[in-house]
Amino acid sequence: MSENIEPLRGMNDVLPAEAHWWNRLESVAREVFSTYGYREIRVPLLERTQLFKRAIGEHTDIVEKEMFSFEDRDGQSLSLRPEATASIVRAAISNGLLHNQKHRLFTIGPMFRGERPQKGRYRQFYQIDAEAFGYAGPEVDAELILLTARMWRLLGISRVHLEINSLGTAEARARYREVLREYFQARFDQLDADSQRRLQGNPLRILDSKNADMAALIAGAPSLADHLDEESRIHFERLKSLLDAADVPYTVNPRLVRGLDYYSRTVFEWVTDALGSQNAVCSGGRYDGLVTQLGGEATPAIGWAMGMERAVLLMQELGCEAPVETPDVYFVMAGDQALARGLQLAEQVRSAVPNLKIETDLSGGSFKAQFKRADKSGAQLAVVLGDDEVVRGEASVKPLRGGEQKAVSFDALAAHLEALIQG
RNA sequence: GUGGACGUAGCUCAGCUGGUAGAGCCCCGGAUUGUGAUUCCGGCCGUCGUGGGUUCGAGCCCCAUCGUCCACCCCA
Repeated sequence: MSENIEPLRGMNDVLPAEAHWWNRLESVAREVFSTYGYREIRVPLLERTQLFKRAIGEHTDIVEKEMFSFEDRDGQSLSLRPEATASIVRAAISNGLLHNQKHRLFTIGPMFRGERPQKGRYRQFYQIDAEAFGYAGPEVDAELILLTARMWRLLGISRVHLEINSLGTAEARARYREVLREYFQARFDQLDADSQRRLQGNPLRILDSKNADMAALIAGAPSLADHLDEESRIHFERLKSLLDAADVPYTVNPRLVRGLDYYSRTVFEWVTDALGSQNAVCSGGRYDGLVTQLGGEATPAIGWAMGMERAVLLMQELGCEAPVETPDVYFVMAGDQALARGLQLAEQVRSAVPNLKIETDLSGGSFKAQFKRADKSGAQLAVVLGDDEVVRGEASVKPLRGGEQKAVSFDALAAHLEALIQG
C-alpha cells in the first residue's frame, strides 16, 4: 500500500461496520440531554490560539506541546480545539448568552491533541460535552452527574465508578498549593523525577502520581480537605447528600485534582477498570472563574466531557446493545427490464410506505448471488423480479426467515409488504 | 517527549538454524432449468510497511524511517 494514502498518525476512520456503536452512543446522549433540558450548541473547531492559552493555562502540557497550531495568512496563530469548554465559553460571551441568563448546553464533536496515540487516546478524538452556566449551587453539579449516570444506565455501561473531590475556591486552592509546595520542597530528594518537575508547575499533580514508591510520602502530605474554604466545604457536603439521595454511589478521592487551571470547587471523574491505563471515561468540574478570565461577566459554570472512543470501547467490551441497521426488504432483479421495473417499483413502495427500508441489489448478477446478499443483508423479505414477473405484472415475495413465497401484483405490492413487515 | 513489542493477501495469521511466499475467512464462478444454510470443486488476491546495508542469495540478519499496539508523561 502506498504510504502517502495512509491516515495521519493518531487519526482514525470509523468504518460502516463500527458506526452503529457511535450512533447508539450519540443518540442516547441526545435523548438524555433533551430530557434534562440541555440544548445543543455548535462551535467552530478552530479558534485563536490565545483563547486556549488563556482558558487552559499557558504552562500546561496541552498548550505548550500538544496543540495543533499554525499561522493563518495574516500571521495570526490559530489552533484546532483541544477541548470544547473554552470555545463554548467564548461563544457564550461573544453572543451575549450570559446577560442575566442561565444556559444548559451540550455539544458533540471532534477535538485535537498532538499526543502519542494509544488505546482509547487519539489525536483526533470525539467528546460529548455538557456545560451549565449561571447556576452557583451544588444542585446543578448533582444534576450533571445524575445525567451521566443515566446515560450509563441507558447504554448498558457498567464497571464505571464515580470519584469526586472539591478543589475549593481559586484562593483556597492557591493557599493549599503553597502549603503543599513547602511540604514536598522539604522532601525534595524523596520525589521522583516527574514529581520534582511537577513541583514547579502544578504541585497538586504530585498527589495523583502512579509511582507506588511515593505512596507513603503522598499519604503524609497535607490534605486539601483541611484547607477548603467554608463555603466550598458546605457546597461539597450538599453535593454529597444530593448524590446520596439519588442513590448514586461515589468515592471521595482527595487526590483527584484535574490538570486544567480553570477548575474550582467540584471536580469529578467516572473511571473504569476495563480499558487499561486510559481509565477516565468522563470527567469535569466547576469553573466559576473562567468566564471572567475570558472577559465575560462573572458567571458560575460547570461542565464535563466524555471521551466517545472510550465509551464505545466500553460498550463493546461489556457487550452492550447497539442496533445494526438492516433493510426490511431486498429487491432481487434479473435482466435489464426487471432492473428498470424494479427500481421504479421500489420508489413506488418507498413513497407509499415511507418508513420501510428497501435495499435493491442492482448487481445484475445471478439469482443465486443476489439471494446470498439478500440473506446476508438481514432483510426479512425478498422481492423477486425476473422476466416472468415483469410480463405478468407481478412480483414474487419471498420471506427469507421462513414462510412461503407468493406472487403479488405490482399494484398490491406496497400494501402487502407493509402488512408483512409491520403487521 | 521516554521505554518496550510489532508491521507478510481486504481480514485473522503461519513461514523451521537466511535459499526467490502459504492457510482460513471474505469475494467471484460451478455442482440440473430463475432462489439464501451446510458440503464439495475451481478462481481472484501480495513490489512480505518504506528506504538503505550485509550476503552468491533476505519475509527472515543490521541500520534508518514511517505506522500500530502497550506503558510512562500528560489528559477526556
